[in-house]
Amino acid sequence: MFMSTSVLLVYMSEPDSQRTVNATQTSVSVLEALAEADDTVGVTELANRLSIPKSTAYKHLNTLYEVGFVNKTGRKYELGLRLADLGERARATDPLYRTARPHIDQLVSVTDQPAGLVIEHEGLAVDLYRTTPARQIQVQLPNSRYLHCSAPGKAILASLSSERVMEILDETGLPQKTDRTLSDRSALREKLDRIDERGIAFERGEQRPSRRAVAVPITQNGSVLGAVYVAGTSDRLKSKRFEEDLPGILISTVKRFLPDL
Amino acid sequence: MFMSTSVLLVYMSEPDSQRTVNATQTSVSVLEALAEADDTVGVTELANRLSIPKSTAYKHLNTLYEVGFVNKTGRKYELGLRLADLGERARATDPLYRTARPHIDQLVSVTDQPAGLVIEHEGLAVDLYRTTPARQIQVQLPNSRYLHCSAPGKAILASLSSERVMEILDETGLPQKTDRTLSDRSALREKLDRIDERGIAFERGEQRPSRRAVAVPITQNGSVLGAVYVAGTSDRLKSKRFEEDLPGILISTVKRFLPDL
DNA sequence: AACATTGTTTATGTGTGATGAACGACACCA
DNA sequence: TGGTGTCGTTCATCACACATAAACAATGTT
Repeated sequence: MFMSTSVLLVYMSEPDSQRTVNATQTSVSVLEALAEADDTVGVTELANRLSIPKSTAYKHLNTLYEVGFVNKTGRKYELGLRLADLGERARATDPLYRTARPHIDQLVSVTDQPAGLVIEHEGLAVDLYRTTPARQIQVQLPNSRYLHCSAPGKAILASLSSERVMEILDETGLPQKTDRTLSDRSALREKLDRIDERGIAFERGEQRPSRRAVAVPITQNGSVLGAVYVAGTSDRLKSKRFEEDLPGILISTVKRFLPDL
Repeated sequence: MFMSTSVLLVYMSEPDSQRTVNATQTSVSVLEALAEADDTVGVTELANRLSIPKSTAYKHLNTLYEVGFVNKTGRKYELGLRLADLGERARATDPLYRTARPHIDQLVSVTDQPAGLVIEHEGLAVDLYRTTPARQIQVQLPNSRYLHCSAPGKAILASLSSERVMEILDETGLPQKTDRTLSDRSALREKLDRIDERGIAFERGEQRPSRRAVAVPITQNGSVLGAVYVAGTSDRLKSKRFEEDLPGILISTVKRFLPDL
């Protein structure tokens, strides 16, 4: 007849609360929420998304604002440019970024399409580098962080062991971003096997309705380091160009810089 | 007879300790310390630099590691690649970055030298974008965050009001990075005036002995948005090329994209 | 002008971050 | 092999600062 009125908050899933700073984690989750948002967000909206009190959200946003990690225009927040600085420094020494980057730039000028480099971190995608053709006007929307619904994500998943893939899916789940998203595990597994055979992953409106992409994994003696992709709208990426030309270009691009790693 | 035995901790210098999260601030300062370090650092070393206990440094590093904000190789830490992801997203919508970037890329291919885009935030430099020639082998060392000792920093300072410059110098000081660093205010002020006249700032070993750079401010109806720079070693950047050619190229580059802002 | 919705501030207790000291893991050298 | 120094990790403790709800102010909306 009870369990009283209060809910039993079981924080026990994270046993090492002794070795981590909780406040920092929530600040980071604030940043992540801002990163996922396609637009600027206010205090209340962000608090709702994270299921934390308004006052908490406010305090963290304010703190992050003062250090330049978030930007405030009026009463709306977005990621701050200090992060771009830190990001530049972070990848400056990364060997994969350093060798792959010029080839990705070349890829962009050859295909006249946005392209980028993605790696995996704890089951989620990390955009290491992204770029667009110079005259591209529209804003390039960021990749979803879920691996199962993007071309580079699937390319990476396909190069991992089945066990690791299951682990990742257990952790992250398979959110259905669009009606084309593969949210069934066995269907995904089958796709991944085909990707692994060909060495090419396609994305057809699986994370955004009108977006398409092609990606190839970067593998070095058995393990996958990341994936290179070319993206675009479905009206520009179709038929032979999408199915054959871009895959060929991508494969040869990766083949070209792989020895340098 | 009282105020008891305890010390009155006067945190009052930061009056808004009610509106900010202390733990987040220290986590951020950990990131900043890692950013400033030219190499990977261990727990003890970082604790010393920040004058905080080892155990505190450990806990923050561990927290930041678990969220991918720092990287751990053995027992050494450095900035993590998640920051590159967030940085990409942060600047993706920034108008200055979006318009300036292709021109900076072109600048690199024309000059065959590293180049970048810097903005100012709370009196310190923020590297919004940096890039190097494709075949460049050596790692590009990051700019100092202090404005007074770098070409882009001085270009920005020169475009600010004297009062604002004084404010900044009061906050940040004028650390002497090398023996050529201008650490005297009046000498700096004089330099800034000359920079403002010509619209060009030079850097001759003021933040690193062998480094040189040229920078021009990006100004729009009176206010400065940032600065574009070209950098290199003193043996490659000298005489006419350094004194005249690069300045000319930089000025025309900025002039070219300024109307687009 | 009444209302709804947002951001900001305040007051409170309790969890937790900061801390120093103890512990363990290594490396180096005698 | 044992000794010494240095490092990272864990532990125990306590003040206090984070998280929270609720009140307040500032918006925007009807």
